[in-house]
Amino acid sequence: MGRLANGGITLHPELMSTKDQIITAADILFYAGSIREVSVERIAEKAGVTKKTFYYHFQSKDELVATYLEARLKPTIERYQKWAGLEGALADRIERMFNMLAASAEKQTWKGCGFLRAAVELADSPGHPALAVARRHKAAFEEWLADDIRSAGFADAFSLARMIMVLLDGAVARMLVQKDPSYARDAAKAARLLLESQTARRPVYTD
Amino acid sequence: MGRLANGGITLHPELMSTKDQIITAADILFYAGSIREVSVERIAEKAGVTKKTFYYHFQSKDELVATYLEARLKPTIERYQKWAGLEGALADRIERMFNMLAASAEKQTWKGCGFLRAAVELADSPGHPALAVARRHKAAFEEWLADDIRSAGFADAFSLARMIMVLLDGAVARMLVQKDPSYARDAAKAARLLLESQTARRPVYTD
DNA sequence: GTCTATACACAGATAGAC
DNA sequence: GTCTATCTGTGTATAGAC
Repeated sequence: MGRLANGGITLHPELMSTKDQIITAADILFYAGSIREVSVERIAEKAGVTKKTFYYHFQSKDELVATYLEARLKPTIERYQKWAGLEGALADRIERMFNMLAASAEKQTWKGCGFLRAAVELADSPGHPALAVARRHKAAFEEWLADDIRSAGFADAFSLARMIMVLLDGAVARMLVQKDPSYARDAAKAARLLLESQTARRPVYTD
Repeated sequence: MGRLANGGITLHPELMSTKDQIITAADILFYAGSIREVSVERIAEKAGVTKKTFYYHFQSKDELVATYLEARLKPTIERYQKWAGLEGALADRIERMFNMLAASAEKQTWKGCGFLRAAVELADSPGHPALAVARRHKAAFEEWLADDIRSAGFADAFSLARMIMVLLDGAVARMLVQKDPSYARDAAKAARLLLESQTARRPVYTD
């Protein structure tokens, strides 16, 4: 199996604790490569510490993997929320989110969803702590979508949120396999059609 | 990282060539576990041969991985075709396919799509021969869907096929992460809504 | 074509000094 | 809290006999 060269990205030790430096290094290497392929040694090296220091801060590689995903939770959901924005009708906002995803996937550095990739890579270790983090992330994401859809006055927000989650993860999966970002545009179209298929109830302003 | 115990499934050496025994063993272990986690040693052991014999038949593990996916191509697409069946309207056939996928995902042994998982696991090795096989499989699948949709008289079969592919891979991804087979039912519902959103042209019988 | 034995690199994790 | 040095297991792949 192939080996990845060190990306050579420099961190900023003066701004971070040793532990955060390790997490940042792990984030870069795990996302650019893969969890199993990147060794503790390489992470420690990139963080500018030794393995001994690494094992002072983390009990095991598995713990680091879970921490790595944990650190991605908030930034990831906030990125999608920013993509959707607050302007316009729900269908437009969802479409914008998918189109921004497509644009993001066009970048060389795009390697799919870290949570989905972790879940796949660790599919053979059902008890791995990182799997719980991935599930939690996706559940929170779906909840955000459902709240948003409900606020826009749609009747079956729960079901619509689940369908849009399927489209999101599906778009990521298709783009990852086929290396073709346009699948996110198909997903955007599908999301719009699904939203339009529901009767949008206007929110009731009681005042 | 954890280790999987040997599944203990017995093969049928009398019915297969040595090479096929190795491929069958690899199929079982790679799908139940993961590509990177399963060693050549374990595959050889399960196939009842030594490592030397393995390397007589395959140049490398990478070659075996590609061959393993290659062997899954035909059975996989035929399974989905069987699920869809030939009876009923297109929307019913597509819905049946998704519902059968949900039923399949309920089984303990279900671990997602071997092609998608391979693509994710090998995302850090862009030149890996198995990635080309995965792309080829998904492209062939999409083509089958498009042909089927076109035959049913739908105008934009190309676009519909792409959207349904997104729903398929999305359902698999959601089920894999959340361990909740009901996402395939959401995908089924979405597929039906998308098909209904298009004006279904009746096929023209010229005789 | 299949075997036993082994080369060689690298993984995760630890020992003990400072 | 961080270092150098090392233990132990396992990985892919190969040598040479039969």
